[in-house]
Amino acid sequence: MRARIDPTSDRPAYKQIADALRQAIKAGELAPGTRVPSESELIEQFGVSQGTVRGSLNLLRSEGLIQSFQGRGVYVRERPPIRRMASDRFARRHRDAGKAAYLAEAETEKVRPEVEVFYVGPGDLPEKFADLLNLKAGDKVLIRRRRYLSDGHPTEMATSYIPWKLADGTQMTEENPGPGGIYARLEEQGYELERFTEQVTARMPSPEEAKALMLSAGMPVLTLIRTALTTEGTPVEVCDTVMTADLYLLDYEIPAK
Amino acid sequence: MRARIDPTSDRPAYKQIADALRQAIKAGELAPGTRVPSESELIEQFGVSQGTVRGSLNLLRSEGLIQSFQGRGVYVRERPPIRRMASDRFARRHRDAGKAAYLAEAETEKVRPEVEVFYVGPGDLPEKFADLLNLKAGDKVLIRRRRYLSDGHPTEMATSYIPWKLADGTQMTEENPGPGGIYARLEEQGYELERFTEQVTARMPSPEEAKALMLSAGMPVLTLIRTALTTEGTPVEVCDTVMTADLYLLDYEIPAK
DNA sequence: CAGTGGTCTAGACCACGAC
DNA sequence: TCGTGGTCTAGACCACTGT
Repeated sequence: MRARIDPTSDRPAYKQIADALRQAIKAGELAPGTRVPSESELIEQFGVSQGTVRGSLNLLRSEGLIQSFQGRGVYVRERPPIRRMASDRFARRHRDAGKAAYLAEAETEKVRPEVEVFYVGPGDLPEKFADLLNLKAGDKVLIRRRRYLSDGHPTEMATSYIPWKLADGTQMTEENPGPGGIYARLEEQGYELERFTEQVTARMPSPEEAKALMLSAGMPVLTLIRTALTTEGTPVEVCDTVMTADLYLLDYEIPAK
Repeated sequence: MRARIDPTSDRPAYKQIADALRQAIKAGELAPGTRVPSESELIEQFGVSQGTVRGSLNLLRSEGLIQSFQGRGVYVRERPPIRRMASDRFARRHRDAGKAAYLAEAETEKVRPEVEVFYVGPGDLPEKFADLLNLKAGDKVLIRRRRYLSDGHPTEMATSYIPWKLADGTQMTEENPGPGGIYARLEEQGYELERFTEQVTARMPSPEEAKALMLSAGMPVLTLIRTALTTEGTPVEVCDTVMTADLYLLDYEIPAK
């Protein structure tokens, strides 16, 4: 980290400083969890003003390489352990054990799982899920909104939509849907599940999502919309999930036919 | 957009300005593709200095809501058409038509597909893929590195790794692997494919990736690592793909068993 | 050319955390 | 209390885009 700014270069100073820090991080000179030189040290080393140094740090923050804490300093971001989500985690054979998927998975990873239920009750179906559920926007559905945590850190927010007629009068409308989760309840009601579809993409979080998932600046989210379908091809649930991107690896298996 | 800054609020001015603009965007007052008020207009309207206004715009840019162009102005980001990637796009039944998956899909979406081949030839297997291919880091493999474009816009970078012994002397080592792509060539060699695994996650791009995919600031990438496995369970290819997040929706279908 | 965003300075004050 | 990052100002110059 003895780099200097090349004043003859067209590359702006703040990018040159970011380059130097990025290289030091990739080379391991600045290991994960290590403190990055303070703003005043960088100001002195590179002979620039605070605004310029902040430009560099903003850039690295948006790349997910560093994290800053007021009063403490700037640190190289640590890579947290990754949670693998198997595509068959909702298969019946796992469900029969009587455990909810999240709790069962967390157990094998030795983290303390928690589920916070924000809302369970009737509501209107948002338009974006109407087609998936074969209903109309505004139709009455059971909404189940909850947040998942591992060792106290939020990892995932999920909202389920279930046609009200299927949910009314069952344990699905309660906070705790019972052993095997809502899929077990649906099958008890005679809706035999045949398959799920999942639609995956990623984006930057809204400020509300960033707050709820305690995301530091520059961290994207993975979004997953899962639809549960019966043997008759009827959709019986749509679940909209938003996950901290760096905590999840989604695993899928596809036949080559 | 007549909002003012509340000087009694604890919320910093640049966040208040961002809030006002964000709300105007969500409410449709500032439609996608519309020009956002210029920095000098915002400076005047809110009575702050340029640095403060830039803070607001940086925030919105990192949320993916706006895009700025030097000399032209700041614009509300338009949502591009989404490319759906079916999980069975590499299934044999699609391959038999003799078309590469990307070209066939693009055709149905009425965009002009392009594939740029950056490198095809021997190379060393990177460590991160060694386990997936059942080989050791540094083993000789065929590397195929290319970039996909739709209507001239880069959408995806992909790098394939194939054990050299399987590829040597076949059309796989040439720029154009022939009808049906490398999977067709592998099956001709007697490696009957049974299934693929895909590992999906998302992150912020490296500066090189941002450049290659022409990503504007604040756009994350989806990453997909696909492994092709034969009926004997032998991995014969690993493909590492980096996609512009807002251009792709990955579709998966999962049996409920 | 005028107007736009992009970069940078020098200085100031604040909020927070550790000691 | 001191050092940290967070916010903000007022002003300057540059690079690019459109006319």
